[in-house]
Amino acid sequence: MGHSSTAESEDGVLSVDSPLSNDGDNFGGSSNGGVVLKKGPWTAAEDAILVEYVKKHGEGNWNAVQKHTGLARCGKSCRLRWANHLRPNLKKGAFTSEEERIIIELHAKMGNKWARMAAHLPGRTDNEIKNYWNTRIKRRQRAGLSLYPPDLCLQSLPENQQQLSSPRIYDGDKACDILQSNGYWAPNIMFDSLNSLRYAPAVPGIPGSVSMGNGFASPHSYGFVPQTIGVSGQAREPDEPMSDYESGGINEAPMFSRTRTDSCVNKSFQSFGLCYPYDTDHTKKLLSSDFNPDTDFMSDVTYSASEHFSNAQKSELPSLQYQETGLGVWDPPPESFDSLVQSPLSGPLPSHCPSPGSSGLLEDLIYEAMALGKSENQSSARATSSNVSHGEVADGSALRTCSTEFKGCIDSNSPSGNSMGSLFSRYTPTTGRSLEDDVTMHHVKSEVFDPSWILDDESKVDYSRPDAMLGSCWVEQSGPASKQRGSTTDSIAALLGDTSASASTRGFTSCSWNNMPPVCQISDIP
DNA sequence: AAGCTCAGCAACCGCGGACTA
DNA sequence: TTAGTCCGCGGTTGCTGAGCT
Repeated sequence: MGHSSTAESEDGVLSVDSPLSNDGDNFGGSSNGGVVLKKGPWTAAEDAILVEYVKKHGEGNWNAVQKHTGLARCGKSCRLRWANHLRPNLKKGAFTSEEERIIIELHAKMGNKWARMAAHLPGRTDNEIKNYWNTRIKRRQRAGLSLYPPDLCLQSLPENQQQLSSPRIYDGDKACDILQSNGYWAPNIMFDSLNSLRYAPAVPGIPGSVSMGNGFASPHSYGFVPQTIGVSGQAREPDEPMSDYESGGINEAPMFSRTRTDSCVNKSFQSFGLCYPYDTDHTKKLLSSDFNPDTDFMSDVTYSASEHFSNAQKSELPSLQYQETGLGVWDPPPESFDSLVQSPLSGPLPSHCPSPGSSGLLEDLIYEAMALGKSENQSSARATSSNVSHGEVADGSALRTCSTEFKGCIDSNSPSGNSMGSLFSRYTPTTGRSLEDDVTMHHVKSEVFDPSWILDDESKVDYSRPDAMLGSCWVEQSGPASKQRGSTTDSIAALLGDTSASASTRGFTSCSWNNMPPVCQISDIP
């Protein structure tokens, strides 16, 4: 169609003499060999020209398109148009639940590697995925929800620890490569000294408390929005498909511990905002040689409620709840969480356990909870303080003896003891039923954000009570409690908008305490 | 009905890696 | 080895339509 470079201003497209000019890039210019290149939306005629060209010459050599066809489009634009709209086998329409699930997993695994993610989603383009994700981010930010299902964050911890054994994490590879090496993000040096703590509780009766603390309180937690903490597997991602994994399944074990673990710190972190499990830039920093996991993570982490959104909005995976000074020091903001949570405990601590107060935001909470819980049930501490292995925990006998809800917060079955892979494996449909099916299969109660919680005096919390410990996210199959929060959850549902179901009916499902989490690797992901 | 807001999407832009001469 | 070119990727922008006031 012999496109004149001067006859393309119809259809609302940019005029050929648009001020948008060549930026010097061979692709991006508005002129090419004297031909003024067009910008803006493509017309059907242009599409036809491009399709015809590709049929004849195949993909690639995009700069030649203009030369061969006269199409007043730069090669870059042609490639984009072809890749995103014209190439065959493109899948149009909304993402399916399965696709959404995959995207979430892949993003947790890869970060913003849209093209690579697209490779896992036949018929989908990187642009589509990127747009989807960005939309999702916005939506979840507005809702004050985590970018990832809480499980993704929490359960990554063991994976992180596993990575520590890999030299690659220090070898200067790109963070994403490192992360991909085992299927998950994880700036995990912080866990270096914690490897042995995974099942050797820093606090008697609190297996994994330290790592859990890191998971939450360190920049590596990249957490979650607190309101979703503790709802792992229960709290429905408002804009995500319900899955076996997320629904947790009534009898699905791994969720429970996370639920309580999260719950322990949930409310204390509710104002912290979004955090993300993976941040390339920060990961690199964290991987730097001068990074001190002991100090940087545990002391300099800040939990700025005033910053999290800006961070999240700006960066790919904002994730970090700390701010970086010009000197590369992570400075706590004035509203550091330390101001909210006073170190509740005194007395000697395990040498390998960061002391409350100094590190320890999460630890503080744990300690406090521990102290309170301990007073109620000493056996809990004894039972869980045993140096149990992953498999041993499966026995659950000890855990079962621990009736205090506190135990759940620090249960070795907690997310910190759950692998990312297990999470993903649970995400991965194994039953064949749709994600939506799961919504109906489980009576669930959504986690909701209760702003008042964070304002509560810590002393008001009765840690001996599960509902106190868990706050709004305490699992409730049915009953008055679930109704209590109905209005809030409904409002959340309304906020989320994209769900057909009320938040009240989504997100939460009770989980067995003592079931053992399956452990598998993220490599399960296609 | 008009105006406003916002989510979703398409496209642009700049950067950087790969390749080649 | 270096410079030039091609191409892909990721971030960002701007348009459009739907929903709300």
